[in-house]
Amino acid sequence: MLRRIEQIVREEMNRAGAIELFLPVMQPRDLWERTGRWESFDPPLMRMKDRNGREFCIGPTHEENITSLVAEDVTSYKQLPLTLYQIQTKVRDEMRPRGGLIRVKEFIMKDAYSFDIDRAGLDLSYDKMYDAYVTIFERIGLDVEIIRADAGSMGGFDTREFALLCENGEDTLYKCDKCDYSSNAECAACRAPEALEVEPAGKPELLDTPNARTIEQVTDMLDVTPDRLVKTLLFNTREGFFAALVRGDRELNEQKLAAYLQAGDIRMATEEEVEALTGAAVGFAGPVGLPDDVRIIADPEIAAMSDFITGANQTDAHIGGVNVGADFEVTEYADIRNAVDGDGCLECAEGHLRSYRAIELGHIFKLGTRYSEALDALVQDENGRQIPMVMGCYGIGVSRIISAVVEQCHDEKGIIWPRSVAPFEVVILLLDPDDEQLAAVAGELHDDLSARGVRVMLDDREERAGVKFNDAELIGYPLRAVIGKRSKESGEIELQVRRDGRDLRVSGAAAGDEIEEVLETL
RNA sequence: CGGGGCGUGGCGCAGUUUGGCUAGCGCGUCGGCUUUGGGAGCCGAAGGUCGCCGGUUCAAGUCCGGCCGCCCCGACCA
Repeated sequence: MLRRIEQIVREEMNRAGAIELFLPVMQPRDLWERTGRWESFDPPLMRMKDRNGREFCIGPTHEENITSLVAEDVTSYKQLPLTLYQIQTKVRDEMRPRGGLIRVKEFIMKDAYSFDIDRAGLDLSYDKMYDAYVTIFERIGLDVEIIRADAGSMGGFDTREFALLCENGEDTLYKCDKCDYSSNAECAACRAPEALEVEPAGKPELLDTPNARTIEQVTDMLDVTPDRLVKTLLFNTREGFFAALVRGDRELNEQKLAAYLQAGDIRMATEEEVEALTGAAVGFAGPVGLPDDVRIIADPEIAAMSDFITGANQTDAHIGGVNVGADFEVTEYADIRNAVDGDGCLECAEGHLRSYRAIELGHIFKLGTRYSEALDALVQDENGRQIPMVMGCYGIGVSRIISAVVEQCHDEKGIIWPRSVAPFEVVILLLDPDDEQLAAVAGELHDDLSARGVRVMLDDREERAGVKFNDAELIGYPLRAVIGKRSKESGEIELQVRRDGRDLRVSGAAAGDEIEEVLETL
């Protein structure tokens, strides 16, 4: 079954012009230092030392490795475009593995990497992989969603995820109920309300909120709902401090924020920094009265709020009746919060976003020159100049597909393997294995089908009929052929399609042809 | 890393609160007879260092201390 999936992936990669290879599992620290990922990729990086104390990681992905390999062997634009791939076990020290085979520390992945002379070439290579992915999932029989996604620690742009909607998935995505917008939750864009909810009325007033540091504590103490609050999150970057404002019941999305700022490393201010900046203990920060050089980035939703409550920059106090403009100025507005179910769709301005659980099966990225520059993967162009190759990378979670197929293809009786990946397409249930005549019929059918290239299993165990029927359904053979006493009387073999329960009777002599025909429809 | 739960025949569990003498149950396994087209029935049998180490006690699966392993939830949100 795993091999079937691998084979489909391999065939489509080859068809798309990619070349298979096999990269080292152990990768030296030095290589990862050069791209800065020894540190930045840290949580999932599985590190180890050899007997001499030299440090390695066990490959969680192979951008570094492939880029340094290609850097050595490819020197001219004439050798491009080039797409290489491998199917290999990856190791990631996940914080918490979960979900059976869905999120584990060790998994099989197909990873491909493209190298081009320029952006236009990358776009072509990327489109080929995109099409190959569509074909792969079609052939397997999985109904995947193609969604926008964040590039995360891989870096890159124009990334797309291939995801299967599934209640047991580890991922959340949003789809618009009107247009075809769909996105991973980590970067789903949402439309802000346009008008003020209420005309501002109040003047700011200081509220006594001893020890109320969290939204929950403040709302309990003041007896208000969290959407009346604005929370102020302070960050530190190379360019200085800034404040991020979101409504009290929303979650800030750091990936969106980092993407908006085009800053790789933002981090929340430390306790000491918050105290120095606000003059108050942590938990009472607010936008009113912050130092002028602190940029204030607010979610657009804030613009639609009036007379809200924020931290007072005073320990044990908040301010109510606050309004943008009257009491402080927002430096800039940006979509920096997590989308929630029911948010307006930014794409079509009419629809609303709905959330779904999903399993991420594939992810494709345009990387640009991030890795080729860091690792000196240069080629000469037509004019003899040394330029970095333009890269893309493309992954499929091969072992995870097994879970995905079972999630999508099952009923209360068990698995229903799609024929494309089924370990066996047909099971022959020989109900009376002691009957020599029937056993001979079953044996001949088995040999006939095998000779035709059909993957067939013969169940001639000494079990009762009920056991065999139930096992066949649990295991999920796409097609079942029954040979028993009734066959003896009628000369017929009974076929049943697992997927829809369709029954067929065929004469023993024609069984091979008939089975092939039925399989063609599955 | 923080929180919760669990470790008892091959598998799934009960028993632990309130210590008590042969540690039970279901499934599976083995043998016999019957049954034989939708997970068989009856009879009989085998199989357990109760995660590990130490302590309390006349007596420990049960109480106390330490350790190990597995599972689940959460994780900088002011």
